[in-house]
Amino acid sequence: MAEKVTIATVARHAQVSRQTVSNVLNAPHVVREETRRRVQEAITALGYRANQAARQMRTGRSRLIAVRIEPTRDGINGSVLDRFLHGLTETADAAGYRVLLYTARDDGHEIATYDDLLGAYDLDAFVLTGTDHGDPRTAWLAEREVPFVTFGRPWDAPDAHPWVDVDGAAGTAQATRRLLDTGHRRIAFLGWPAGSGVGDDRRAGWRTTLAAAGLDGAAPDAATEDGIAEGERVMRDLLALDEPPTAVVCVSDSLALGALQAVRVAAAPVAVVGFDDTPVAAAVGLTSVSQPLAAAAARCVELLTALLDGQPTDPQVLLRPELVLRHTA
Amino acid sequence: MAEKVTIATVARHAQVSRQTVSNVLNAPHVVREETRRRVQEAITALGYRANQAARQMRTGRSRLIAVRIEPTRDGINGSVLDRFLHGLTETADAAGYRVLLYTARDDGHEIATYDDLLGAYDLDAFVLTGTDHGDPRTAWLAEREVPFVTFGRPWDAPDAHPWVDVDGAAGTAQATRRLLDTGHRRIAFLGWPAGSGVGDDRRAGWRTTLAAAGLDGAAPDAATEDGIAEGERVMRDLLALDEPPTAVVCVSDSLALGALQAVRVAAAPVAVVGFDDTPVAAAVGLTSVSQPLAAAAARCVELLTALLDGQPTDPQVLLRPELVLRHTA
DNA sequence: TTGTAAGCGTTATCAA
DNA sequence: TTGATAACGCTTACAA
Repeated sequence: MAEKVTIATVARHAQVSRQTVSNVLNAPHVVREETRRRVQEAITALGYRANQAARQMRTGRSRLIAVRIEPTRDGINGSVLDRFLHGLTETADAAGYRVLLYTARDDGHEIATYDDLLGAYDLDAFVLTGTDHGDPRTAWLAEREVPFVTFGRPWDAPDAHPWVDVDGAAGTAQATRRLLDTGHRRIAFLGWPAGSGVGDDRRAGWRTTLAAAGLDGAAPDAATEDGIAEGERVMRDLLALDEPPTAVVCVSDSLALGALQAVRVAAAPVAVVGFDDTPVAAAVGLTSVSQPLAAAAARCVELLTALLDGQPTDPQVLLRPELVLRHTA
Repeated sequence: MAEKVTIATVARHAQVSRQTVSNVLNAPHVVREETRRRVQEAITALGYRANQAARQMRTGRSRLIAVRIEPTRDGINGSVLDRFLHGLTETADAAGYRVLLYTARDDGHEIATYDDLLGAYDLDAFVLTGTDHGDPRTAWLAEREVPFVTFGRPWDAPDAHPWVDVDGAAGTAQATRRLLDTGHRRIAFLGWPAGSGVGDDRRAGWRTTLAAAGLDGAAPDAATEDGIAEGERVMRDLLALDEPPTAVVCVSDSLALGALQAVRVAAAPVAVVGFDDTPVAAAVGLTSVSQPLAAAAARCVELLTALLDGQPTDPQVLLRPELVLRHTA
């Protein structure tokens, strides 16, 4: 184990006081150019790195951001969190922050964990993935003035706190428009049961686009829990209708994959569009709406750093998804 | 923001010195029972939590473990890392450790990141997922006596450092035996190109089981890069053989999914077994070898805490996977 | 522009 | 069994 290099080591090496080294690090403009250079050289020569624990004790800031990692319910959708986490880690890194993971069984446990993390590690901020109507977690954090950003809108109060989200309605609208442009007229929607903000939003994009084309009356609107098997089952029902749809916009790649399966079994020429552009979609050639996850993660970090540095920023960011065309539509 | 509760607050509240509070926390046996109780009550009453930064400054230990998060190449296999991470976070939590994430472009960058994390955050240990032949990262860590565990064996030197792994050969052996038991005789293997430790190990389990049954000569052994499309393509070739296999053991769920696709298109009654038991496998009814990821993560944490506390432990852990029977075999 | 002194919350050492 | 004191490495306030 190499000897520990502290600010004192650097000071000795550069023939200055410890304070001057600290100034070079935290207020470079106040140090004479020549001194600054000499100190910088000593820093790189010795491989000095400021000790975060000591810094934190003085400043109260840890340069640590916490994110919850959820159990993967569905390997397909799980990859979304995976990619978001990766983007978050990368951009946080670039901004000088590190990402700390935590898990929680439920909202109550999660709040207890906040308390824990805040008390023990002086966490600078939290990133929550997804919020429900009347989320107790955001209320708790807001009350204590803990900086946080959610990836996902608070559907009941759009300006309650900073968030980054992807415009799901714009995504399904784009998908529906594409299907209209390629000649489809009976375009179904395969979604989740009404009540989830995300699901309703995506359904709305499909509905309004059809309505704008004067085609909303006849279009079947099916709903089921998420899953490949569920998608296949519901799609079979749709194909059995008197006037089956010629295309279907799905709320997720899982459902789309199921739908695709049903369509292939029935050998029906039905176009299918998924949502999330998961790697599985890419693998099977499924056309899908792609969420800009890396960008979303980057904007989360931007919002957070602005918040922490007290800079004013637009606290709500809505990103546009993009339709990735493949073989199925 | 609530007032900060420090050890001094607790000491005042319980009418003892700061040191006694510290003793209650770190050396309870040295404190008189009655005093201990009074201090404990003050701790819970005030919601006191030891400040890690201060503790770390004194002890040099951060109770932080770093894990690398990799970009998801394939959404299907990505979920493996996802589940491992979740397990790791949970068991680390229970052991009083937190998980810090980092990314790296390549081995060199990763080593620079070690240096960074070690210098800035005084990380206690690293968990590496996967090691190659002659991995420079493990060499770097070992040289500096930084505690670490890998999830995955170092194939060239089995006892070079502590690791946890899943016995892939046992998994494919079990799959092959199952196929033999259900009457199959021409059992192919669909794997990765030779040279990867993991892939070769899984292939070996299939080969030795067939050899033990005296059936190794005729069995086709196909190899390709990972991916659904690749699996489908190679399986098509296998089905076109003069004597096509009646069953196929695959090195991954991705390849198995592709194989399944080819089998269904050809309407051939061929059994398929995957590897990793990803949620997608569950969704489509694919029989697959399941890695005990939560257990693996837990053992990693166990090994690490033993290492950090200087307790002797068996430094290598090989876990048995389990064959999950579904519809395809 | 540079240096000195104090203190952040904890634990190790030593004395009571 | 308990308490006083110093020290960990850093930054902020202030003096030189």
